[in-house]
Amino acid sequence: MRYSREHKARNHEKILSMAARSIRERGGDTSGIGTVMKKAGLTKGGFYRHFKSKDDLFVEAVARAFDEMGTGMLEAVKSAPKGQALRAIIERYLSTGHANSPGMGCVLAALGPEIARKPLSVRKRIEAVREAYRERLLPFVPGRTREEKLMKFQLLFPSMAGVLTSVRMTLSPEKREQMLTEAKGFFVKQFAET
Amino acid sequence: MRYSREHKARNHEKILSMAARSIRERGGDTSGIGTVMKKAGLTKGGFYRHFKSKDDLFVEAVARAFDEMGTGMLEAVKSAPKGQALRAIIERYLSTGHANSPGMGCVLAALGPEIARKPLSVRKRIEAVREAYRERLLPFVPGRTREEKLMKFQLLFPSMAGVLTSVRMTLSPEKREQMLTEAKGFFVKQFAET
DNA sequence: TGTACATCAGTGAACGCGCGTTCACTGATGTAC
DNA sequence: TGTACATCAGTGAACGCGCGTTCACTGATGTAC
Repeated sequence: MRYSREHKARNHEKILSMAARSIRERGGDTSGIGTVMKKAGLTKGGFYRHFKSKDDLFVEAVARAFDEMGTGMLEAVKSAPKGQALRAIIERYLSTGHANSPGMGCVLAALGPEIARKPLSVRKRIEAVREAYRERLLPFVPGRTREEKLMKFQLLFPSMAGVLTSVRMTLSPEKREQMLTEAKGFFVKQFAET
Repeated sequence: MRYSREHKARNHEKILSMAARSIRERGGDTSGIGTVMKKAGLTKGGFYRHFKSKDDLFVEAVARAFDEMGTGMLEAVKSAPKGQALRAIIERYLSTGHANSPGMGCVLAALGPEIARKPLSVRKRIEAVREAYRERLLPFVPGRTREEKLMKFQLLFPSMAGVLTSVRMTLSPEKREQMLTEAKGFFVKQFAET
């Protein structure tokens, strides 16, 4: 039977947020439509009333993930003392919590290589989304000009993503902690101190 | 019919090197046994005379990839002027060639997140392989003690991998180049200058 | 405001496809004597 | 050194399975008058 617009919007929302988590936890290929729909409380047949294809869901879910991630970073900024915004961002990014929760974390660290392999049309859409994410955080990156901020952003965030990925590959919790601490010290010193 | 030991060893070799390239180019899930075997000039039925399972091939191929990668880095060291070993490594790692050839490049940048999601048994074997790789390059990392070198290694290489992944996600060749140049400058300054 | 009809969100079954894996078979290679 | 036999690398077909996608169907919602 037919359902109301709000009902549909609610389900769309559910599918998207489940997918945003699932692709980051399992990877795009391993995260199936059936599983995501089931987690959203629906059957997989209904999927195509919401998305054109699996690739389409992938892009939308990545967009959602970037959005959640940006919001999380801005939260860190809000609860930081004056002038300590970037420091707070770095410390949150390189936290144990983030390392242990890929499903709620950075897209680059969870899906970077996979995105790089996607067809051009997908990569284009994701690049746009990534730029929007960057714009939200750019104000907190030091630099006299926009170009200078961009350069630093492009260095800092991908570098942290690489470290986070490396931490996630590491089995020993002690080593993970040590890597995170060391990296936090380094990036704060290089980017967040005057 | 049965084939000689050398014949088998040659084929094993072929499968492994094709797989090492294929997983880095397409990702482990997208790189099928059938395709790899065909590229090695064999049919997929014969696969199980060489490897226990697909996961087993994955680990062996990752090991091979780390090995190739280490050898490449040592080549860069050899053709570098005295005292410029790490600089040469950084410049080779962050080269356009490396960015454009994931199939022949860094495992972390091509498969990091995917490896982090693998079952424990797989991750254990890969961690050992990764440590062997690290040992080959550690001598060229500055630091008074081994611990100091380790810390720096764990910061430098994952960071570069993150930047490389980010570059591979970027569409515009000009931006890619700019990101690589900027990163080279930064990492050389931070790690390879006295 | 009420009525008639079109729309379409969601279900459940089915589709084709490619995947990892298994298996019977082949005949040259390797081994035991 | 030669012979008899077991081994096993590789083939090609088949298997079950899960996937993304399609489709006929239902009936409440939305729309046109």
